[in-house]
Amino acid sequence: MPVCAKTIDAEIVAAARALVEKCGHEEVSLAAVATAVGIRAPSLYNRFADRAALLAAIDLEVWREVSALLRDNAARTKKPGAQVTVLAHAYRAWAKAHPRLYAMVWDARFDPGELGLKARAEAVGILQQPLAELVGARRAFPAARVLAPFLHGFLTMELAGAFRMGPGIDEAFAHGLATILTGLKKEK
Amino acid sequence: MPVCAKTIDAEIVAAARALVEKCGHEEVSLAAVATAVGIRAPSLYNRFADRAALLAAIDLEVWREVSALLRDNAARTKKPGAQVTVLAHAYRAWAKAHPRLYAMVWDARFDPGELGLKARAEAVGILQQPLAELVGARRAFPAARVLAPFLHGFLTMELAGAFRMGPGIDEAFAHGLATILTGLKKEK
DNA sequence: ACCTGAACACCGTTCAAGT
DNA sequence: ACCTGAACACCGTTCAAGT
Repeated sequence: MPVCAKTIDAEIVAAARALVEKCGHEEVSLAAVATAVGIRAPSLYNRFADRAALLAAIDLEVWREVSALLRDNAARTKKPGAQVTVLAHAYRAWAKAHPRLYAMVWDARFDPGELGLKARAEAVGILQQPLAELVGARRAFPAARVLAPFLHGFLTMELAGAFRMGPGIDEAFAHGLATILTGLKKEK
Repeated sequence: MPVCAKTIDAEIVAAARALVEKCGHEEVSLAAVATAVGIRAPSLYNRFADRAALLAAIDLEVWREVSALLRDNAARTKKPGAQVTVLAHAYRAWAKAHPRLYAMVWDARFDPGELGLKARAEAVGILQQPLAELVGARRAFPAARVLAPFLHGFLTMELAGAFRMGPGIDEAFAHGLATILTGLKKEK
């Protein structure tokens, strides 16, 4: 089939992503990805160096999507304090809607390349802007380094079922957020 | 070899754990574990239902070890505020000393059984005691649900290299801890 | 009872052979 | 240039055969 190279690249990534969303990245075989786009597994090596490179392409797509989502939500509110809260809830909502993808991009044995690290840093940077208006530009970077770990840690634990015992997960999340914002403001 | 069943169980778990520490749990094959204890892979099925069960045994051992570590460190200081800080630093030190094990026990696609969840909850519970003296018994549980996610999130991000850009990781950790404790106290 | 080799159904990856 | 079947070296797991 005479298909443009770019197109089929995107097709493969999309198919692989869909499989990851359904089964988790560990369960996705190259054979499954290949048949999903109507080719055989060895042909994938014409487009991607190996399995890791294919997963890295998904990873990049995910972080671009998350960054765009955060930007959209940041534009929705004006008040700095409310903005941070809105971003936090949007991030959590995305993770809960795509738990397998979220697990993949934070998998420890998954090495994001230079690009992946930059994409992650950009997402954190978006958090930094409303924080700057809240605690001052100088303190925004350290503040993001408090908030981002909490967000990620809470979500990992939630998705792993660590909060299964004890009620009120939504309340716990809101409470954690409020606690950290209080602490950040008090320190000013 | 006429070895007591309990002993050989422990031997297998120890060998598997050592391999996980060295290579990461994804790289560890049952064949490697078996030859490490002088048997063949199929024989492992006499002791463990499958690969997941063997990994779950390591998981349980790890959480017992972490709980013991936290208990030891809690006993070392009397002041509640200092105790929380000491526990947090001890937890981080353990994770950085055993990065592959830390990644394994928090792997999302790794399902801890009932026992595993209880072991995790116990470790969090040890954090709760010094927090109770700090913010009151009633607020200790929600407080632990703020602190534990931050600790875990920070470590995952640190081990994944997310803080590679920008200096002062130790300072960032101490700052995050201080911020959260400030926020928790202010809310009282 | 416990261990084993052989076998099964899978992997990711390579490559010579096709078009 | 791109795709393919066949092959390679691995997996986890099962099981009949040995002791």
